[in-house]
Amino acid sequence: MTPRQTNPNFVNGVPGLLILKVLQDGEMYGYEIVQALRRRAGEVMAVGEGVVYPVLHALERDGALTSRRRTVNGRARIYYRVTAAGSHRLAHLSEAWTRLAGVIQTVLAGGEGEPVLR
Amino acid sequence: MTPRQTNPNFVNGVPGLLILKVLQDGEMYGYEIVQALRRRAGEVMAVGEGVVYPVLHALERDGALTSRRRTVNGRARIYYRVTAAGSHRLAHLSEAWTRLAGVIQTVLAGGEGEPVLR
DNA sequence: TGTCATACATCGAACCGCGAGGTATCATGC
DNA sequence: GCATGATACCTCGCGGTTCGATGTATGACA
Repeated sequence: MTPRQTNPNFVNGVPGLLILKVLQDGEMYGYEIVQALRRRAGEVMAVGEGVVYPVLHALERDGALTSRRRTVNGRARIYYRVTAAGSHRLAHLSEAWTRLAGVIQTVLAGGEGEPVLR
Repeated sequence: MTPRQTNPNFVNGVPGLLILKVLQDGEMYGYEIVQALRRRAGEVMAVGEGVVYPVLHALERDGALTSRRRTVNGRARIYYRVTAAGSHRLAHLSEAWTRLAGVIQTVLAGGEGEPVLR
């Protein structure tokens, strides 16, 4: 549970980041999130149900999301909404990701030994 | 051993990618790589010895690297060099990373539901 | 009636990262 | 001569994540 203080969860936690992000645009239910991510990122990565549902539960447990049941066409759906805490978390994760991607990009781009900034 | 064929090792394998990259600029030994990565990326992520050495061994086992011992100042060093296979691997990993980072960036940037390209 | 899409869920295996800990040598200062 | 710190290698095992497989149930449609 303790989120490992050394690396900011290194490069993991991307599913959670993406889920928080799509939920930021408004309430969604699990299956819908799976579809949305498949549409937006499906060609590069697969974020299936086996990933989404557990992450959703974890985010809710952590207070980043709240949920409410709703029945539509006789089907029970669980809609999730980002809390204020979740919003902060998204901001942090997002910034962490950007920094990380930036550094990696720098290393990948740096032809020779020296750092880019002298 | 079978490298999980679904996601391109998802977001993991970044240490290996970075190590291959810095080695591309020329032969290096483990401790040196740790220092180099600390210098280039240390403020954002920590890639310590506990990561580097095992990855080095794995890369060599897979034929992406070759090694040779050399004693300098009475200290034994193991220098690693990227093989042709390692070079291909680097190219693939690098491209995979770029695509992944791009997609994630797109999702993070996309304010509203629709994909960026209509 | 069967099949497919919808919608939820969980389990276990595989995998990775990495701190902690261990060994040994050399240089430095005291 | 001795402690200390930098150099240089290494492995073990915990904790964490991911994800395919699998299961359940309903609605729609042919």
